[in-house]
Amino acid sequence: MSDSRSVTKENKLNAILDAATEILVNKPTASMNDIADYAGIGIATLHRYVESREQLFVQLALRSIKVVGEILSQIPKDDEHIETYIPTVVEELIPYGDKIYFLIQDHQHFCNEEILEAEAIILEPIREVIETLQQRGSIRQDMSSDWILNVFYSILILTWQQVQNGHVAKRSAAKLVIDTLFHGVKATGSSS
Amino acid sequence: MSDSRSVTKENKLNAILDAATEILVNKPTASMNDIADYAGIGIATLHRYVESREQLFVQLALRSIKVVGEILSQIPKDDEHIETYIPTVVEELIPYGDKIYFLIQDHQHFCNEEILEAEAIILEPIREVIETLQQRGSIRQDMSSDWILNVFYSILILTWQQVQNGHVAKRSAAKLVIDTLFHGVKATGSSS
DNA sequence: TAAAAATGATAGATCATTCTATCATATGAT
DNA sequence: ATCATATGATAGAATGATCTATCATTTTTA
Repeated sequence: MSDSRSVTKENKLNAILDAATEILVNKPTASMNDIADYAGIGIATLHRYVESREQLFVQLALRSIKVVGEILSQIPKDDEHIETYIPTVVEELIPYGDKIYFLIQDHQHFCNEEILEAEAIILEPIREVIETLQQRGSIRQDMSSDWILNVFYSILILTWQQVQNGHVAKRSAAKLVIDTLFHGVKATGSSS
Repeated sequence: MSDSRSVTKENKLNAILDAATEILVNKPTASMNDIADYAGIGIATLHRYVESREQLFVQLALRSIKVVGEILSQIPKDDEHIETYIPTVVEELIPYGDKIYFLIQDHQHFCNEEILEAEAIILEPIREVIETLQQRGSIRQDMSSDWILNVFYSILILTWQQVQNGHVAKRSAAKLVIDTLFHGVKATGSSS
């Protein structure tokens, strides 16, 4: 009883968060009223599910981070798969761009400690793989793993944005990210 | 008389815009009062120089864009220099990061048409150079010039940010941008 | 069906911010 | 010294947003 009730409550909360995500993608300045309207509920009900605007954003961020974390945890990192780890990460993450990228868009709302820490935790395994690949010699060692991670992240976000805009096709996005990140834009065989 | 007066007025306006830039870098949510305080003037005077908050941001953006435009216009684009054009652009632009990069930070305030258009105008010559280099065969032709321009821009912004954070040394920043953009992060000589 | 819980609409308290108005003071030119 | 102009401090109007409280209505549960 209290179980089934809390389950449906959680479902409804998720529906609200979904709606909030959707409208915030298109209108980052959407007010609580806008969000409630878009979710098809009253403002009062919105506040029954969400303590405050700030908490709403924290929940949105943490939920996105959780999704990413779950995706990442399912990608094998053992020796056999490590060379394809990053391409696989991109391939798996691209489809979720519309639900994630807007979170990073505005620095305004997402400088919360809780969020930044969670983000760092998410990115850490990727950084470790980068370091391993550096030691293996398949990624350059004359750049810090932090830098490479940041470049990777930047290109990924750019790609999400471009897919959103319709400037890049979703199915070619992953390849583009990896190709750009690994090989750069210089023509092959040309001298510097 | 009216000349010298308007000159000093313009100087004062510039000083105010400088102060606004500085505080907004550290605190993107700074209120008009914060900005006036930081500039060492009263809020009333601030409004005597600036019509509204929105106009302040427009002026900040247009001024930054103007600075960038002037820098770019002094970099030669002829055949002789075209291969070094992009490196030179980076080299020249890096020092101005602290005055520019925060403008792109928050999409919130800078989706103004006037600003986006001006930004596009600034970037256009760079895109043209990219296209020329593609035709010359020194930049890959299997990626659109738009994509390459966006990657370039993203990495540049990332670098400004990293310099700001102290994670990247200012003097090595330009080289890092170019190296990453052109060659990617894959170790040289390794097979895919 | 009857009780309990959830919802929506509304009004409004609270708060922050932008911008204006006013006036006393300071600065600067002649 | 005098007059015009610029400035700062302050108060406050106007606006917009968040969040709460209330109550009638709907939905769910037993």
